[in-house]
Amino acid sequence: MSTPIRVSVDAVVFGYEAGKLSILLIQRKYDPFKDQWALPGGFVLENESLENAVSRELVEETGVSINYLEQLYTFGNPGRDPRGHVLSVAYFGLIRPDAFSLLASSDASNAQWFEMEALPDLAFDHKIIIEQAFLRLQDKITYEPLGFELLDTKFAFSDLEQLYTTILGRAIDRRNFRKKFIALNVLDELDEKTSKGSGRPASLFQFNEKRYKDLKNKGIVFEI
Amino acid sequence: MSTPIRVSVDAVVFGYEAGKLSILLIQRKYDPFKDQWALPGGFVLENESLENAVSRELVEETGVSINYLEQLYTFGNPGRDPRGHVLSVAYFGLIRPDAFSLLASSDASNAQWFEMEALPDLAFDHKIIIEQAFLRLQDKITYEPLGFELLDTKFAFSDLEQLYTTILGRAIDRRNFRKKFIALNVLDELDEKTSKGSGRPASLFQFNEKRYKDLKNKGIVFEI
DNA sequence: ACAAAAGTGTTTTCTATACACCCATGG
DNA sequence: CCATGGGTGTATAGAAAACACTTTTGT
Repeated sequence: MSTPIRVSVDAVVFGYEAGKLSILLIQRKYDPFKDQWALPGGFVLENESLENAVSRELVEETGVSINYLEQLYTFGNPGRDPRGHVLSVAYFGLIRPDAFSLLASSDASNAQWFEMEALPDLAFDHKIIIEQAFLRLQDKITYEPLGFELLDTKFAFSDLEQLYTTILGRAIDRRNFRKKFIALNVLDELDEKTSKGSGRPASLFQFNEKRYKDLKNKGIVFEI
Repeated sequence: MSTPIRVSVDAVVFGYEAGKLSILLIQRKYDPFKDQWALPGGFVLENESLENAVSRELVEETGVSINYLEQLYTFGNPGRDPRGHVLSVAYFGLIRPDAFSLLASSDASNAQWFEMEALPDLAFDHKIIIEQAFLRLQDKITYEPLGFELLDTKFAFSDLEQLYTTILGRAIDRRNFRKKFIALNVLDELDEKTSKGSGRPASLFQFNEKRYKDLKNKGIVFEI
């Protein structure tokens, strides 16, 4: 009954910087799809958990280490990999691109951020995987205050607002947005302000993880 | 790079009858977990799609044929199967228990419906899989008019209401519930009434699949 | 006539949305 | 004093929730 199906994992890692949403890709060094860009990932080792496999591959191939990767979907169509029947369990995660420096281009690895609007051709069915991950991100950000994963620890409200605008692809009313987030009570206003830049300095805020977890445990939901 | 991980699929099939939510289980004929109850499922064949595998196993083991099975989650912890590293892609589906007669108990198979509140001990991590599937069902039923999959073609409003009450585990205001569903405009009232039973006869309704699909395509959502 | 379930409207409360002006700073 | 972005409140509309009596049938 044993099947020679191979199991791989792939990671869709989103980053955000300067108003742009990006995805972390690696350039394949070997066939199939030699030299093409692809999602970081690889085969799961025997007796290795899926979560471990995806974190491990991500570190090996890109140098990026993420604690939270969420399972997205399992792609199992025969034919999605020219080498044979290879199943891929896809994960998605969020990170601040400047939190890690990518592995330098080498014989083994070449990792790079690509803006969502300027993705290269992708190996396998990775374009479809990314599309699904993006839909999940859009959906998820409306009912869970992610986005803190994508911003600096201290951020201005306008940063948060622009992040939402970018991901959702539509304008947001500044006043209502702020009201909702403040009502959620998971942001702590700091005594600091932004300094550089023109215009009035903005108060900096910080995400209060503890209060968010409490909220989540009580089953309280929000929606932007 | 190839791994000897084996890939299986499991199906969590919910049924509903006489106010009770049930799950379709099979009794294992061989080790491991011989004689214990488990979810229908089995190994994916080489070059077989996951969807095909899960439908096929379901028919083989229970006689039940479902057109719509939705991918739930992939369970891949090493140790979840005593035979070695076996990954399971879990699916969930809905059906009217009386739409199929289960395969008779035989040497190869023994399928049976179990009420959710009276599940037996389960093989592998199947209890956890069922819990996740149930949460998904509860979530899903609030924003998609499933439930038609679980009811007879013709049903009274009180049937629909009781289904929701059962799955959500809480009371529902009859008037508001009816208002919302009627506003959705996916139910056709028939010229028929229930006959047997005490009390005033109820009008029978039918789900209008076409109008629901139109709604869905337009991106219109509802929430009970 | 009574028991049992079906059917029905209105009021209130809350939440979402729309909308425009003043404030603080740097140059 | 002007340009730039930050910060704030209110009014309206729509949706959700709360709530109880009448109708139809079988016995």
